[in-house]
Amino acid sequence: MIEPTSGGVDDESLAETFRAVAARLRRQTREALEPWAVTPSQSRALGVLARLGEARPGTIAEHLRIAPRSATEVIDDLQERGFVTRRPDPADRRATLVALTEEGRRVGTEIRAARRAAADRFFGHLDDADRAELTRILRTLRT
Amino acid sequence: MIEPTSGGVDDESLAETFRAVAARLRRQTREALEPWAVTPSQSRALGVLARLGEARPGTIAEHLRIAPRSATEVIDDLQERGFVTRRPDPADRRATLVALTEEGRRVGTEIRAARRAAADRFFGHLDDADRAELTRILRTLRT
DNA sequence: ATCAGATGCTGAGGTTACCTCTCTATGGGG
DNA sequence: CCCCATAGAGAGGTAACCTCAGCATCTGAT
Repeated sequence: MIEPTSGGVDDESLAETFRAVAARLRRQTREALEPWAVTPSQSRALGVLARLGEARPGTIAEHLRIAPRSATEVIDDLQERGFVTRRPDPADRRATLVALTEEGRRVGTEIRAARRAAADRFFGHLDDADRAELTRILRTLRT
Repeated sequence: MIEPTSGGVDDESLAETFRAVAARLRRQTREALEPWAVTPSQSRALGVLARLGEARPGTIAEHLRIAPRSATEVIDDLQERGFVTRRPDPADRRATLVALTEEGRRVGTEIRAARRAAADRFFGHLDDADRAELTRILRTLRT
């Protein structure tokens, strides 16, 4: 494992700094999810399903901001682990409806808590004002 | 290609927003580099070499904040394209010294300009104060 | 009613950017 | 001079995406 804080070396540009922070966040998130052996993508999809209830892969893809084909993949993984089920959409026979299983809901809740804790740890170095500033600025960049 | 601004759907947490923005930045950077058919990693390594001059893979890895083995890979790619050369370190026969070729230097300069332009476009929606705020906050998170 | 074109999903296959584990060749301190 | 540390690279793996193609189905215009 690479030392996350092996630092000492710094690069300059805003974009570069952004990448570095994002990478650190990604690593920490992955670690936080280890106890459930769930990937970050999967956890994000669980979150979307918890908010949406039953949803089509295409809708999930939109919420995750990924290509529909990529959502299929994430859903495959979640289904393999028994966290979601697929059933044909009665209203449109091309479509599929994805829903959380009981376990998916349970694990999803646990995972959300863990992710929240990890995020708090990560952004915890910031005071409230800075966190608010950062949120505001990021939202304008999210488009 | 997925619509970068297919938005309309939003997620909430700071961490999630951060991921979304980082992904957008990544995509845009990749696009900006297309004319040279260079990956972001490669361009970052070219940048490091431009700053450091001749350097060992291990040093490059540190600056890129990646594992040494991963640096080897990036250097392999750059060497294949004729942007860098490897030569044994006369001071330590275990080590290798990586240096930019003439073309590597030239292309690296072009690429840096393109990356800067892309970053300006990306962060251009922010006024100077926000850009400064963001930079400051990110630096505290970079560790 | 019908039929062209849009839409929903997934199979197949690819890319980027990392990682760990292991091996070999050296270097350096005691 | 021996043992351990270090430098780099081979082998093999993973996550998270992507595109392109293909099939089933829906829908709106004629």
